[in-house]
Amino acid sequence: MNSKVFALIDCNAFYVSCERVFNPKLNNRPVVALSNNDGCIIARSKEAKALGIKMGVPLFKVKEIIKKEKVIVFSSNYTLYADMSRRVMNIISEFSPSIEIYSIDEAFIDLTGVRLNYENYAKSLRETILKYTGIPVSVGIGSTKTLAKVANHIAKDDEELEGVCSLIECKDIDSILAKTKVFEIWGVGRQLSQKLNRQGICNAKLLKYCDDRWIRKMMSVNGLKTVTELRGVSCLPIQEVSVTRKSCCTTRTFGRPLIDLKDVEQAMATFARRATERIRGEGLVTSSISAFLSTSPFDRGSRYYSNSSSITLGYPTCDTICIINTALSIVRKIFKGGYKYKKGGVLLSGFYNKGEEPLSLFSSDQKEFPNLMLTIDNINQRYGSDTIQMASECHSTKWKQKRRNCTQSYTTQVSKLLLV
DNA sequence: TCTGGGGTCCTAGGACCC
DNA sequence: TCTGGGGTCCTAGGACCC
Repeated sequence: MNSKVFALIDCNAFYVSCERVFNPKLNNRPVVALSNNDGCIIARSKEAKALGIKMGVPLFKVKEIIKKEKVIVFSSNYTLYADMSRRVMNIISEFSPSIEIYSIDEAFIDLTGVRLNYENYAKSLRETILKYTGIPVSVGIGSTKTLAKVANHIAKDDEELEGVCSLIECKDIDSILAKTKVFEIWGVGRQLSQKLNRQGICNAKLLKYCDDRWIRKMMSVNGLKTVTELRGVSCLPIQEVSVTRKSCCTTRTFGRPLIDLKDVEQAMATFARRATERIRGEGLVTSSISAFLSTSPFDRGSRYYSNSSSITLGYPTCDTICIINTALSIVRKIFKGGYKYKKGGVLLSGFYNKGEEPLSLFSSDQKEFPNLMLTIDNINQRYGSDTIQMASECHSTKWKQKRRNCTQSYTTQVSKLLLV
C-alpha cells in the first residue's frame, strides 16, 4: 500500500479553552475571546456559537446579545495562548516523529505506516492532550491534508464521533464531499467560492470531478492542487522544518486616532523595535524596511488616506537604532497632516542569516551596536518585552490598545501562578 | 464610541535586456 | 506600405490561511 495517511489535530475554540483551563466556572457557559484592541470576536465556545455569534464579527455589533445572554468576554492573552500551544504541540510530537505546526492551534502529523488502528490512536492522542493540558481537540484523518481537514470539520460537528473522524476506511467519500460546501474546503475562500457557485459548482463532489484545465484556469495552480487532494492524491507534504521566513511585520490599530506626527512617530518606533527584536532572535538581518499608515476605512465622516513606502538598505542589519531611524524617515515622508490615523505598521523583509549577508563596497560609515542590542535583548527577555525602549518611543501610551478584560499570565510568570 | 494581526503565494503588467 | 521575438526581474494587488 503506497497511499499516505495524514491527521489534522485542531484545538476546539482554542482561546476560550485556554481561559477555561484556569477558570472552570466558564465551562458550559457562553464565552468569547476578542482580537487585539478588543475589536472582533475571534474565538467562541459552543454555547456562544449557539447564540448566533458569528466568527470575526465586531464586538459592538453583538453587544445586545452579550448583555442579554450574559456572555463572558475576554481580551486576548497571547502570552498564555502561546504557552498552552507549546504544551499541546509537545504532546503531539510524541505521537508522531513527523509533525507540521500549522498555526497556534493546529498541527498535521504523518501517520503513514502506523500499524495501529488510526481512530484508536487518535483517540488516545486526544485523551492525552486533554489530561495533560486541559485543552479539548478534534482529530481528522485522511489520505491527503485537504481530506484530513474535511474529516476534522466532521469530527467537530458530530458529537457522536467523540472528536475523531477518519476517512481512510470510508467507502463512499463522494457522499461526504457532496455535503461539503466549496467554501468549507481548505484553500477555497470567499472570492473563489463565489466564482465557483456562479458556475454551478457548489459542493466538493462537483468540484472533484471538474476538468483539470478548467480548474487551472478558474483557481490557478494551488487550486488544482487542492482539487487533486480532494481526489485522494497527496500534493501537499508535511513541512516539518520551518523554512526561513520572508517577512516580519508589526502592525497595530491604535487605541484612539492619532493626529500629530509626533504621536505617530512614537508608535511606529515601537513597531520597528519589536519587529527588529523578533528577527534578531531568529539570527536574521534585514535589507528592506517598509512602513505604512492609514485612517479608518469605516469612518464615513472623514476622508480616507493610506500610504506606504519602503527603503532598501545598502547593508543588511538587525540594529534597532538604524531600523527605527529608517522607519521614521519613511513615516515623515508618507505622513500628511489633517488626518485621523487609526492604523500603522512596519514590515521588514529581504532577510539574510547574520554573517551571510553580502558586504557593501560603500558602507564604511555604518554604525552598529551589537553589544548594546545583546544586552537589551537579555534584559527584555528576562523582565518583559518592553522593559528597555528607545528614546524615540518616549514611553508613549497614546496609541496603546484597548484590553479591558485580560486574564493574567498564569503559566509564564511566577508571581501570576494560580493559588489553590 | 466601537471593525485584528501575521503570514504566504500567484498573477499581470511594466521596464529592461539583446 | 512597412516597426520582432524572447527573455528576466520587479512590484502592486489580490487571493488564501489561521
